Amino acid sequence: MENYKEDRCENCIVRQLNALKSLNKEQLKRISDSKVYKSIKKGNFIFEEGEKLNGVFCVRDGVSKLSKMSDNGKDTIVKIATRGEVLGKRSVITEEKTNLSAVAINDMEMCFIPKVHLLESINDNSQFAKAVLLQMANDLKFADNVIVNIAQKKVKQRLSEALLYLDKNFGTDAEGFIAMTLNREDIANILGTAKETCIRTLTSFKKQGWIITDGKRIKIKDHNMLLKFAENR
Amino acid sequence: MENYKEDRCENCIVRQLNALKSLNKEQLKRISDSKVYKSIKKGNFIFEEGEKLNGVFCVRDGVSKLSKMSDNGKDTIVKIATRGEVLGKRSVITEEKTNLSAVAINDMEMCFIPKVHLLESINDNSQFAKAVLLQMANDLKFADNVIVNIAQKKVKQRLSEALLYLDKNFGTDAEGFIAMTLNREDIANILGTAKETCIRTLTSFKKQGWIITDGKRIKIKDHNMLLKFAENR
DNA sequence: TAAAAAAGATGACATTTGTCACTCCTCTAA
DNA sequence: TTAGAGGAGTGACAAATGTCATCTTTTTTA
Repeated sequence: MENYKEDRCENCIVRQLNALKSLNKEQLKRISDSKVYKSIKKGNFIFEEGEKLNGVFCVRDGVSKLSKMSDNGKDTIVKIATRGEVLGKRSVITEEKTNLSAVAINDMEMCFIPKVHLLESINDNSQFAKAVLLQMANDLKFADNVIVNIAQKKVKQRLSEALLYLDKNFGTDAEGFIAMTLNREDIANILGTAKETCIRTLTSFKKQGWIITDGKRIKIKDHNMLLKFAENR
Repeated sequence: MENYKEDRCENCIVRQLNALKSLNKEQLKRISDSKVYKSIKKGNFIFEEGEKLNGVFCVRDGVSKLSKMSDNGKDTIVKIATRGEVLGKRSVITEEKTNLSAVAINDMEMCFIPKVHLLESINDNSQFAKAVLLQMANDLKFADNVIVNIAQKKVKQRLSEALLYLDKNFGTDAEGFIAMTLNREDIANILGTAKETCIRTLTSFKKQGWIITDGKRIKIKDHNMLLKFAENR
């Protein structure tokens, strides 16, 4: 694993993945000077719903789930955030408490960027503001699509879609299993269903020969079948 | 009804409700010169999913539903947009095709603003960019909350919530009925459920004495009971 | 203003999903 | 190495929601 602690934003590749690439040299320097390296272990909160954030977290390594707890004690995962994502930007921009919690799914390496510098850069640099705007617009589109999926599709369809998503976005390991391994409860929380329902649906996929599992790991055997499921009905 | 056709943006109150209030004089003048008044009758599309927009629509009067059709032939309403909302901004900013359709729920009066002027203003005026960003951030928060609600709450709870929302945001008529009258199918599409389920739930609310209906119109009799439902479980 | 169309309402039943209780397996820490 | 914890998996059943058919009421239009 690389050692991030000493890096400067100026040299950071992760920056290219997000709005920070639109900063000018001074702004970047200011942010680089003020940023704080943070490492968060698997399972720990990066921030918790209702917290007031003093800055954002630029993810350099690891994966986080953005979720919200309901009265019934169940979490819903709204988004999986990975390398390059800037966590907390929504609430920093609106200067509200966070609407979601962020939890590390595996060990994470991040840079904390104090909000003054972020807001300053938004105010001074409309290119940067626009870049942030674009990211937010994409998040919004994604969220709208999740709404429609949960509202109209069956668990079987949503699971197909989720597996294909994970497969496509995180790739596979040497044996062809989806590299991003989530536990069954997390998968259920992405689908917005109960853990048991999720497990049963996975089992039915296995029996049909569309997927193979090995512990937590899942391998897609028949992409087309899942695709058919995810799209059609 | 007021006559909007002759109005200048400079004098338009609606502007105060959205990001356009952050424009400077020149920018406002440019937009005002180029804007086109549009009137859309109840039931008609303002734009349709997948369409490429050449600009945005600033709503001056009337209400629109933003929705998306699924493979099963059902619409999901993602948002109700009213006076002051700027429709189409997401897809104009990302320069993508629209992700949602916008349909007039009642007769609408709007101003069409060509996208050049909007994008120009975002690029030149970071205050404006920030204002747009703030709106988008709020939309995102709202959407995330919808996801969690649909994923975890029962129809009964979601209906309670929706009725309280409509009551609060659109007020009531002289007799105390919710001013925003939607048909049962639209309500169902907001909840992400079937029309029949929606009707049955309304009927059960009626039987409990929590609401009264008169045709499409709905009057909340017991706000507290609905609130209890919406929040608790 | 009558006829036609659309929307509201309800019953009967099928399907999907949730809940609870339990077993089995795997990993970790003593 | 072994006990215990937590996650995976399953059965049985309950609850919620969807579907289809039908009837009534309201709204629209000729």
